[in-house]
Amino acid sequence: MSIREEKKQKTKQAIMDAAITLFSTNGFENTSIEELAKAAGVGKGTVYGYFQTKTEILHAFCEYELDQIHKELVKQANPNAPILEQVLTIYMTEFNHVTRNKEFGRIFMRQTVFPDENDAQDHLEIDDKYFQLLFPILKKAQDRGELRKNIELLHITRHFYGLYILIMSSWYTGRIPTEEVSSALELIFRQALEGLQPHSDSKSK
Amino acid sequence: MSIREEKKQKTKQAIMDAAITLFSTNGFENTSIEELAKAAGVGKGTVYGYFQTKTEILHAFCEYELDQIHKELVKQANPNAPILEQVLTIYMTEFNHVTRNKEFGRIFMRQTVFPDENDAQDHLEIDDKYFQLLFPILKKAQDRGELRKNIELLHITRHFYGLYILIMSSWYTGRIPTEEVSSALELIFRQALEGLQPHSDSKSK
DNA sequence: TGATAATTTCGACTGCAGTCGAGACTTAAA
DNA sequence: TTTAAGTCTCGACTGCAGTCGAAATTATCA
Repeated sequence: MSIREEKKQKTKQAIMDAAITLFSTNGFENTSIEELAKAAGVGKGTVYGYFQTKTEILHAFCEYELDQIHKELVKQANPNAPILEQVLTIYMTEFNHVTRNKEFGRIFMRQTVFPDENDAQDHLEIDDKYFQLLFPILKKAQDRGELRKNIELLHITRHFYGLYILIMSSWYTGRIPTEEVSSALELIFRQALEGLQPHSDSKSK
Repeated sequence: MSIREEKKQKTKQAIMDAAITLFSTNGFENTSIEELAKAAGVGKGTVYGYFQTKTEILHAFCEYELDQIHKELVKQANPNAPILEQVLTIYMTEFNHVTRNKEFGRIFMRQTVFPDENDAQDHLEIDDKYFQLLFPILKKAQDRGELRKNIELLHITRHFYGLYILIMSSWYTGRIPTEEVSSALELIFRQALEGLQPHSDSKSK
């Protein structure tokens, strides 16, 4: 690797590291780019050579975090557990990660759900990753007869996602305390499922 | 009314009017407070005498708009229509209003769902108004047997609200085009209802 | 190795949200 | 009508996100 590329690598990492530290310690809004630049040992303009906007720095870390979460999920997943259990596990794992840095999670959710015009594109990718995780799980559940066959999987993922956003929103606005998030999510997913699973009196399994 | 109060009234209205015009014409982000102040014929500082932040100006108009929407809804409501129809009417009316000023609606939704720490309180009121509108409708539907009796009304309102947020988000991020919002909403509400209404083979009405 | 081209770095600069205190206007009381 | 207290108005000022072009660093090739 050339000197140039090596330096770039290092600089970018230094900026990322500084960002993670400062955002976590002082919050996103309370961290100025100038401050961040100084902490990373570079000039302000340099930061903008690596990231186009302040939120983009957040996104970079978000993507990394989400990757971690997804990897973890894929590992610990139990593809034969009831669908409710699996879906709950997925979202609660995500929630627990977000919990560790509330500030961070709020901005991430906000940008994902109602992004600025400029960076609306970024998030389509993230969503893709989410759908790709959920699809096989739902497919299996459908095969097992836990979910109706006459509903598109995409609509089911959306349904769950919508309810997750709702609960997150309630949490961020203080309507649901942290310790009740799990039960609230379970309750509303259960509600959703009663409609998603086939109506039949022959509840075999 | 004293001269002073009269003046204040007028000034506030002038700011509001200028805001509505400029935000609608040039968008929220592209309108500076200085510009707004000039259009209203006052100094910059004066604007901040009436509103604490730029978003608060938006909120003032939002509240007004929502009031209009709610009044309209209460009038045109048909309390005996099927629950799906009623709920769809409510949200589509809201959506249509938002459509008229997309910019505006996006920021409103965003602030409502994932607000800044500072103005998290504001929105609890708005939500209350929403719940008070939905409650009697759902209660009636429950009495008619269209909704299960063993689910708290609050959870039902939340369920619908979550799905509405999801659809709005999909619209804002361009995943659902305007002309499909109505059918997407209907589809997902139908999904939700199949679980919300009692399971029974005696589908009388 | 030296000279030129390509890339990267930097901080002074622009534009805007929000603050603040000096001064203008309004009210109340004599 | 005068004056003192209370209230409102204003724009200069602060702080920060993001831009830009001049200077420094690295690559390329004779």
